[in-house]
Amino acid sequence: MLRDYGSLRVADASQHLGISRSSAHRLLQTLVFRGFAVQDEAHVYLPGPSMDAGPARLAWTKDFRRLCQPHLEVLSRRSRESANLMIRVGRNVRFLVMVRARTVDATHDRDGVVMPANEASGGKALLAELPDDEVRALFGTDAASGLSDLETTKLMTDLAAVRKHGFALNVEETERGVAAVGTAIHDRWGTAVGAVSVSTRADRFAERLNGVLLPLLLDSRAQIERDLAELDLG
Amino acid sequence: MLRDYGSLRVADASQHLGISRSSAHRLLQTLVFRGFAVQDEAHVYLPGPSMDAGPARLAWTKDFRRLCQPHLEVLSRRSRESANLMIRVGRNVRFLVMVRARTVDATHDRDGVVMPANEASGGKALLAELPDDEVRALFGTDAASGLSDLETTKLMTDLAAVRKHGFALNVEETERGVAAVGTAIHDRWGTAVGAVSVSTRADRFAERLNGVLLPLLLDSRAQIERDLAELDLG
DNA sequence: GATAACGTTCCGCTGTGAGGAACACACGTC
DNA sequence: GACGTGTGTTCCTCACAGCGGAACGTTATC
Repeated sequence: MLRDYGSLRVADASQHLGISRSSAHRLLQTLVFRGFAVQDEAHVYLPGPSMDAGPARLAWTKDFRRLCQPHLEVLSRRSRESANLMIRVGRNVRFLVMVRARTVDATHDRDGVVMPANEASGGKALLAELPDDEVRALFGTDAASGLSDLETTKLMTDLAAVRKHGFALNVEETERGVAAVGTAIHDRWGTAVGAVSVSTRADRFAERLNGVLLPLLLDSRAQIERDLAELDLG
Repeated sequence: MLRDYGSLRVADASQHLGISRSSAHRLLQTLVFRGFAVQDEAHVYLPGPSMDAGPARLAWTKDFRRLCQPHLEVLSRRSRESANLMIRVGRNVRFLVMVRARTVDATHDRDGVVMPANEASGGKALLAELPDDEVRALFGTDAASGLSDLETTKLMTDLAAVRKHGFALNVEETERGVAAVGTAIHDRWGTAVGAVSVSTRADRFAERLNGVLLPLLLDSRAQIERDLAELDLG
């Protein structure tokens, strides 16, 4: 219904499906958690980023994921934070793996989630690999979901900084209280195929970034790129 | 997983999710039923048409559906067959309403399903509204899921017939033992906004088409178009 | 022809998800 | 301000949907 009607309220869903409002509410909340829905300020449910994402017709993702998984586990253990692997599909990034820091809370549950590429750290790292005009074309105001002028200029300055430093940041852009550093992974020919990122609580992010997180992240990237060059998925 | 990895076997799914093979099998079968997966000849699960379909950012679908629903119910009752309402989104059609003939079996369950537009009767009716070269562009072999040369020529001859007669047929193209007639619905300015179709068992299709189904279908279409012109959703 | 790995079917037990009840909040109306 | 009606949300309990073990069919490998 969300996909076909565009917007939905709890009462609508419960009526059309013939279920109670409490059930409709729970189901819609699950959709929000999984990224298939978002709620606007008036509690109305709208299609979320996961809904935009068609199948990634890229045969190598399965092997890519398997190759990276152990490196992410190492990265997560050493940094004591969460490590993520993602690829870009259009204007979104798709998380192939999420290794959570505390294995207690949600295991490798939420992998597969989709986020706007311009918000996630790894997404920015991947967008920075494209020339400016291509990025503009991607996020152009063609569809309803285009970026505002303000957002586009912010994105472009962000990307310039990423190209300069070699890594991208995300401080509470995707989720309150969560910050992340990400960097692109290249194959043997130098083209970006995906990105790694480390995400952590925003309050301890600044103090740990340069000393701990960044070195570990870049090392991880180097390790992955070495394996990738040897294996030759092509 | 299907979305991110492209293909999947029961054993893979059960392993990655940590569930039994029987559960994985059941879940995948549900995905097939809902159109999110299809199985190839080697039992491997691949992304289905529903996976290609992003949100229809068309605000009027909700009202369109509400406007058409009663007409479909009349059509279904008179013909004693199933009546369907669909819109085209890219190379797919999306069923907004499916009024089943026998109210006993699955009520208005399966609405929302997505099918290739070139196979469904209503889909052909909608494609026939486009000029030939635009259809070719839509189904061009750009992505992996392009049509074969044989399929394209079949489609083009089908569409020529549709333009000549004003309605489209689908005899066991989408589902074994099921046939359907469909026709496009136009707004007051003459542009096609959706399609109605009546589907029935293939064995009794030929004998009922000209005498019963087609008149009822065309009458239904006329009724809907009258309401549509009055209401002015624009 | 033996073994293994796979997809599929069946069925009984149990954990999950449905939904009623109650609450919080935002509106209109008198 | 009290009342009514429409919302979204939380909580708790009981029934039944869905899990998985067992068994079967098929294909591939040795």
